Amino acid sequence: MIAPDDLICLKAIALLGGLSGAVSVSSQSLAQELSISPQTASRRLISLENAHMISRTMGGDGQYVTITAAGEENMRAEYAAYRRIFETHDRHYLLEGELISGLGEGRYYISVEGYASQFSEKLGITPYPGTFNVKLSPTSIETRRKLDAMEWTEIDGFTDHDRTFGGARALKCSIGGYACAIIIPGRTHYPEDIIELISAERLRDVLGTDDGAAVIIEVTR
Amino acid sequence: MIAPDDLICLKAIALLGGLSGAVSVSSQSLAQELSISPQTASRRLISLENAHMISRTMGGDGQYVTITAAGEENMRAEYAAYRRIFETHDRHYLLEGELISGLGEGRYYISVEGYASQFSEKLGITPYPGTFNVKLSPTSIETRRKLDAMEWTEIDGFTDHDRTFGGARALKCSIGGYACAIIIPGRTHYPEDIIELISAERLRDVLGTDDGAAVIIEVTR
DNA sequence: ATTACTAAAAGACGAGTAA
DNA sequence: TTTACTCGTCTTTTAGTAA
Repeated sequence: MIAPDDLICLKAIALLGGLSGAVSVSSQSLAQELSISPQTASRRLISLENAHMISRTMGGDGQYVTITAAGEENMRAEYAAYRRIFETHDRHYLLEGELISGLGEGRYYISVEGYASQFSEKLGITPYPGTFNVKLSPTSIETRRKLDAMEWTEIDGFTDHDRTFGGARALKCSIGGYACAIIIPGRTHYPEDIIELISAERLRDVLGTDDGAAVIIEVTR
Repeated sequence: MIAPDDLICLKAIALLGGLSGAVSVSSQSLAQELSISPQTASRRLISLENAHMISRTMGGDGQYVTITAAGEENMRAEYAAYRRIFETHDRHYLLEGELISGLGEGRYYISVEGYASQFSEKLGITPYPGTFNVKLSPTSIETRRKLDAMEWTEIDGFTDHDRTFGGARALKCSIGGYACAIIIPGRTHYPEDIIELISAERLRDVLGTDDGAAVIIEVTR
């Protein structure tokens, strides 16, 4: 295994073009690039050479460095790791929390025709009149924040009988394979550790869960 | 900037799925993964947490770790760097060396009809009867080795007038924008610091170079 | 089993220096 | 200017230990 410090140094050389051919490098230029002292940069180059990751030819004012096949292999392994990270885990999130009771407000809002019709049209879910509330575990709150980067379905606000109903956003997901959707009210500053879900049937019945039960919400795509 | 050691640790967590949600990790499991002591692994986690790269919830037997948005940003930056490395520098090589005189053997072989016709057909180069020999700089020898992974054009061996002519392989390239090709005899153990090139015209004339002159060979694609 | 502290050992760092 | 050595210092590591 290559030391992390050496790896970063090798990466810097690769970025300069060290994979394509000889690259002009000096201890000082490398040092600046990596925010280390020229002495340490020199040591890194020596270390990489000893590990057969690079090949060097010294010149009067600097040196020419090329990344060897072994060095390239290391770089490719890193590249492959990052591709694995972002190509398989990307856009697939798991939120973990526990089922809690809501304030009953959800039930009211979902029954309002102006919302229900949009859920049906835009999400394909004709919602059971009630919400399934999950209190997220502390680490899942971090994951929840990442969901903001996904494509949410806009639920428009409207006015009905002189009452104004605000907009919201929704994100399809599933619990135990059963389709549902996260609903987040538009403007209101909702507590970020609580998630409100809607679904075609009463989720408590479908899943057979009660208050305090552990719940895992899957968001894909 | 994140320390190289922490970065590697963060990468390991990402590989376990830390970007998608909470991941069960213990100092010991991480230690094994990274070939460090559990104490150091513990310190890395603390360090990453202090840098707001991960979020943790402690359990009796281990801990649940999630990579935060800031941590993900760091991972993406790394990923982007590696993509830059392999998507722009991939399959584009520069060999540097100096022009030397050959033994005159090249001139003979190239004149042999069995070879000349293949150069013309397979490479699109009707060669000037003579080779352009380059002695590679030490660092370029490393780059030359990488060329072995590219797609070479096979030049078949044949028999003519009871004489056997061996096969060879060729790789199109250019010098100063002028098209030529590297020729490497098949079986013979050719010195690896010397490259023999053919071209439609006499390269020494086209380039106006003489023995000892620095030459840069570009191999693309 | 865990985490994370303390303290001794190991290792890395950068200033100075020579070539 | 370079590279790379030595040397003193400081950081990091790991073993041991407690919770």
